[in-house]
Amino acid sequence: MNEPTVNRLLNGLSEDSKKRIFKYLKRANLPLGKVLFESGQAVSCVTFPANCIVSLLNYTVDGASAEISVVGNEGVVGIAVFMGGESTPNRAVVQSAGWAWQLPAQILREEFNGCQHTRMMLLRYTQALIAQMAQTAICNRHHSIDQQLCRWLLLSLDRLTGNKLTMTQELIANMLGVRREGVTEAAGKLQKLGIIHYKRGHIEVLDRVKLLTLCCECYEVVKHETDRLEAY
Amino acid sequence: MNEPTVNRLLNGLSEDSKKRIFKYLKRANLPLGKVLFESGQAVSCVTFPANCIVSLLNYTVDGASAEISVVGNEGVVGIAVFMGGESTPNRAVVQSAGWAWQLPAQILREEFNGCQHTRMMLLRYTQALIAQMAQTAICNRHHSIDQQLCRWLLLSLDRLTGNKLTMTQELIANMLGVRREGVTEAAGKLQKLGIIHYKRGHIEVLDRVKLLTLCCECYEVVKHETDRLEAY
DNA sequence: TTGAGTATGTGCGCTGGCGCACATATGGGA
DNA sequence: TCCCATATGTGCGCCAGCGCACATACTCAA
Repeated sequence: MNEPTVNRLLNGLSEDSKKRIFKYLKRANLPLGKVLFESGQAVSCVTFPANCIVSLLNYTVDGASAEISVVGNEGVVGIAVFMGGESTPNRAVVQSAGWAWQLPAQILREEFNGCQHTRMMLLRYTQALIAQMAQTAICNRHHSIDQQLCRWLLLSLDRLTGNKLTMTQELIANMLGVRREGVTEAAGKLQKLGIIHYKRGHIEVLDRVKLLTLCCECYEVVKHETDRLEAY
Repeated sequence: MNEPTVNRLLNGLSEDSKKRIFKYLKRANLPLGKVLFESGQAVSCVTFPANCIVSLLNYTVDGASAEISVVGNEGVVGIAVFMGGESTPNRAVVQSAGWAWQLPAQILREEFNGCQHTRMMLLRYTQALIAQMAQTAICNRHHSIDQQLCRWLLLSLDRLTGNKLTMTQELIANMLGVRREGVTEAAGKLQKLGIIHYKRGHIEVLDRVKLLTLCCECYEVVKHETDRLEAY
């Protein structure tokens, strides 16, 4: 599928909006680790993931990091463009390689201001994103690495086709804001239970159901908020 | 001061907006601990704090909590009303008693859709709120209770007149999502250093400058985002 | 085929924060 | 005035996660 509508947010726009916007869309291949924007940097274009996943990360002054939310084909990266802040104090990094549609910030901004339906769609998505951030905050505080790894795997899986992801433990550790060794240990447990198969940067989820039972509720809460977007 | 304009967000609206909205505003006294809305509950009216502080809290299934952001007279409680979600998966609790202006959800929604300037103001505020949530998430992950207590005190202080707050250690612990004993210990250190004076539910901040030096950067980051709201 | 670079496994000792069990202090109401 | 609910202080033992130091194991390119 090579249509802009592979992104569900784009797909949900009115026909009028699509007519105005789609001609400005550019396809972009996004390799693993690509930084879409830096913390504090002005955002010149927004990104609508097709089959890739983008993480929004915050950093402390001494370099520690944590993922505050994750964006797949249900959403858009660069909400600051229409929220009016110009920039955000976080970094957007490609967590799973793939491609996406990109749109000049100005085009989206105009459509946002000019079309109530588009605005509604974007704000509803933003609301879900906020819910995800809030849940991530509490998950950070109260849940174990084991649980958080499960949450992270499930959230990633939902945004991919298939059950395989390309991702080193080192990178997962950065996302969760924990030590790499902690991820090794947690992943080892899951592997021993036959839930995942791990191999040098490639994870295959073998038993999604068991994964769910080991996960904290945070995944369900976030998923519920994301699913609400479909029911419009 | 008894004008709606004590709330800086209301104050920043256009004269036209004020004319349309202000007649619907109702003054409400908000006692400590008052719950403005529950997690998942529809929000029937929005609250513009005057001299009170409202915390947005998330909970885990087993009752553990964490504050994800705090709202004073720079903002509004109930963004779901214009973000389109109807409800949010978090609870809003009065953290510092005082009064606020309340407005029926429908009135704000209409103004949001009908007036671009109002919309811009509300979205810019929401953007700052998002930044605060993101910073809280990473502070939860990486910083000590000592540091977080300093951040919390400073954020509260900025939203109050004077340097005294009425707040038990138990409640602070709920906000930070830590044990009450942990707060006792952290507060004890600050007291010993002569930075605060503690007395059964009343805290007086004696040395704001020293408090800043003990705090993590998270306070400054959040403050910076909030301050940007003034420069319009 | 081999070596270098990268990814993962493992074993320490350390510490912050937890859960629990109390001791004490305080202040408002009967 | 006294009492009791509430707030705070303190001392355990415990453990998840950290920082560090390595020992492998895999993969790709020369």
